[in-house]
Amino acid sequence: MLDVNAIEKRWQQYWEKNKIYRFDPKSKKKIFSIDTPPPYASAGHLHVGHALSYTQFEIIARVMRILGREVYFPPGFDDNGLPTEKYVEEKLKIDKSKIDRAKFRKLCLEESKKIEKLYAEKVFKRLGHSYDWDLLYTTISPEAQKIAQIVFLRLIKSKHCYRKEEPVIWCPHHETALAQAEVEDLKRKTKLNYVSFDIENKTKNKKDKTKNKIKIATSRPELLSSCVAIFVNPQDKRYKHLIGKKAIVPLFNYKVPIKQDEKVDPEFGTGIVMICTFGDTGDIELWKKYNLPLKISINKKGKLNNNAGKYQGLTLKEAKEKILEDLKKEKKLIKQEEIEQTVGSCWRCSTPIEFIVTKQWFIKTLSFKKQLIAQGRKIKWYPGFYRARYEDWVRNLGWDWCISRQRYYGTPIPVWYCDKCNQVILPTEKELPLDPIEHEKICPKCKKKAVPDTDVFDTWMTSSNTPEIASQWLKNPQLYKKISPMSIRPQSHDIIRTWAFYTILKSYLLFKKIPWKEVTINTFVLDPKGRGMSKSRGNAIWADDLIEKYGVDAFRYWVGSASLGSDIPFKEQELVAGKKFLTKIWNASRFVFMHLKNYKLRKPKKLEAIDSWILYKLSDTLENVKTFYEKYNIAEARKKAEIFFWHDFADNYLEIIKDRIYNGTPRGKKSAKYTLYICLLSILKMMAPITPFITEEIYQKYFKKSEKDKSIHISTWPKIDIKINKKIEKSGNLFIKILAKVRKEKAKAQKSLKAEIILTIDKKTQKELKPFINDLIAVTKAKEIKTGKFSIKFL
RNA sequence: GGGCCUGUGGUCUAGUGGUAUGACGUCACCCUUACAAGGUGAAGGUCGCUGGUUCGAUCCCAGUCAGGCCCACCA
Repeated sequence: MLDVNAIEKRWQQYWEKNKIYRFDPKSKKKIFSIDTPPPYASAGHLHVGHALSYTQFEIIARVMRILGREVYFPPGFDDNGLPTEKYVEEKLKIDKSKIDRAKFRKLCLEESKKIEKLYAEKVFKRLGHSYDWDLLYTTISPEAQKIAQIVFLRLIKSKHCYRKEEPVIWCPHHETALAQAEVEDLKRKTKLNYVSFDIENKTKNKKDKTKNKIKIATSRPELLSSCVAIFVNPQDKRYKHLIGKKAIVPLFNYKVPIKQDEKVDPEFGTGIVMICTFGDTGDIELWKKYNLPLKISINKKGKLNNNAGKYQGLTLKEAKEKILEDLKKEKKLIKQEEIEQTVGSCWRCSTPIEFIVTKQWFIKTLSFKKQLIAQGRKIKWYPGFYRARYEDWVRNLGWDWCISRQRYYGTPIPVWYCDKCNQVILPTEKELPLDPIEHEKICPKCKKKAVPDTDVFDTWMTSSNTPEIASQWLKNPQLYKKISPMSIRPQSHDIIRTWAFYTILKSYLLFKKIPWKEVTINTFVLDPKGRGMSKSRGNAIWADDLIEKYGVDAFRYWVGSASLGSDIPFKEQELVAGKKFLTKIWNASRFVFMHLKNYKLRKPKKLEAIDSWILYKLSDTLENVKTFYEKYNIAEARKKAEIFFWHDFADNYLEIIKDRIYNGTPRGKKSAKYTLYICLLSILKMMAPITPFITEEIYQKYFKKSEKDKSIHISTWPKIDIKINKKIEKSGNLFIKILAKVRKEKAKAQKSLKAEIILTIDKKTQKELKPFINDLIAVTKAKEIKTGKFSIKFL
């Protein structure tokens, strides 16, 4: 019987031991290189979505290999980010802020190595992934850090990277700057507070006291002490008289100017807005435009500072409550209304972001929008519409890319600053990789010890170099030259704005070229009801269990049904179908080799008609499957291969030749044997990328003796040595139709398919079916064939 | 508010200017010397809705509804 587990183990070991998937740089074949997404190796269960997307491009790797490319497929791990930090802290029960950076990084390196090894075994190898493990890379490795730092230095040199004091997006929880791409929407309910401001130089008209006050609606009263101006819309007749006057900020009692700008929406709130430094991006915009003063009230921890007077030290939340309370006391809070609000928040901790002015490093993006869009158009996207998403993102960019992070762990920013003259001191490329904390630098001008930068890079700063890291840009420039630009970048759509974008950006700024020729966007798995899977929803499905239950090949068979870039609801039924397929191909192979014991492949001089017919079909199928595979349409390729195997080959062909293979003439047997051998081997090769274990098992068990390749997975795509005879093809199809008709009649009569009959068919059909007449008699159990209108009679 | 994607028998899906593919499920029959985890058949769809182009549209165009995703706004 078919023991899937034993098969999986056996061949995984065999592949590894014999380095079946090793990349040969000397090969003359065309190279197909993959910019693998390096996963973060987690200790937990394997999510089906993750298992699917990684297996999806792994199938592509196998497809390209069997279609004759030299495949460059390096495995990688992303261990350069926050998750690693957190994992190590939790596992070793340490606090990273209380231990020095070098030591902490060493621990991270050690721990990630361990967990990655486990992950490689448990996930990649288990799923039958065909990486070349000699090419393994990790993003925390010295090599990857060196690349990130060199790129940084070169971008400074080319003036694409700069340091500036600017309002930046800030996460008060993580206490670090963030990039625009790290901000996510957070919908929440909040109160819009209507606050009364007094106007300076009150009119003496006692009848119209209302003119002495204005109402401002704000959702952020805690920033009152940062208010630097008040704006109204110039078209707004209600407030024309206010422009140029000054208002007094309640509780803090200082004056701010009232100005006008088109950006103010007269419909929102009261139509009057206060500008604080900084409540949102709109504040920043007007602050810049009108050169307003800077009055920061928030510190890096998200607490109020001394600008906030007596509210100093309070958290934003506490301050909001206290200030509202005080406003109420002074009768300055007129009303409150609940509104639905969307605020930017940190993608990791969902803390609403703030804007803080700090010195940070940036890489230019805004001045290259046009070029970046042009680069995106040189790349082929699968599916094509995802290019639009990339372009949308580029067009809407509002900030240069802030690459410095105030974190403990990551690739250090290799610079020093002179306290005295403010000069930035850079290392030479030869010194890299380095952590400036561990090195002393003297300011060349002041001869004073310079201060090391303690920040690290945004993790995307390293990840966006995967094409360089994976293809050994520094270590092996010749190899890099051969491989770059890489063939494909497989990735998910949610990181188009980060991983894809930053990689394209870097490649452009550094080399003025595209990093890869194609991007494939993987399928996204939903739960059976079509909702996204997540731990919090409790509807996550783990691949481990499924593999245990159905086997890897069955799982991969399901992966093979997914089309790039679309969503797929998970249905366990699909795995049942996969398992059925495995059983079927196993049994079919057993049957074939019952009759091919000690068979040596030799093409007979003349093939029986039905043998030719199935070989035509096969040849056609191979062509179709290849075409779909080349377009990464795995699902359609699988379907075509399967229809051939299941219906043409197993249901029809095998049934038709059974009689001949058991009772036929030696010549007839030879013809059948040849055909069986070619068909089965081709079927295995067509399916090998999707179900690598079962196909290898059958190949090794039956075909290895007579085939030269060490593994089916490094064999060549079949070529059918046959000239297509249209007439035979056509009458073969007719034969199958007649056969179906006979079967239908038998089913209708509730008779066994073995039931013997007298078959009546018309003269013309008889004539056309002449080459197949013996087969027809055998397969339909016709004891006699009469001439006339189609009918069957049971004996 | 802008952009993108999707909408096909109970479920999932292919597809094309000429009323539709396959799988799962359902039903009937057949234990056929590889396979009952099989085979042979059957039933089941006005291809989201409304208009238009066309001799003819599921496929092209416009609008509309529903679902999903991305982005912007968010005082």
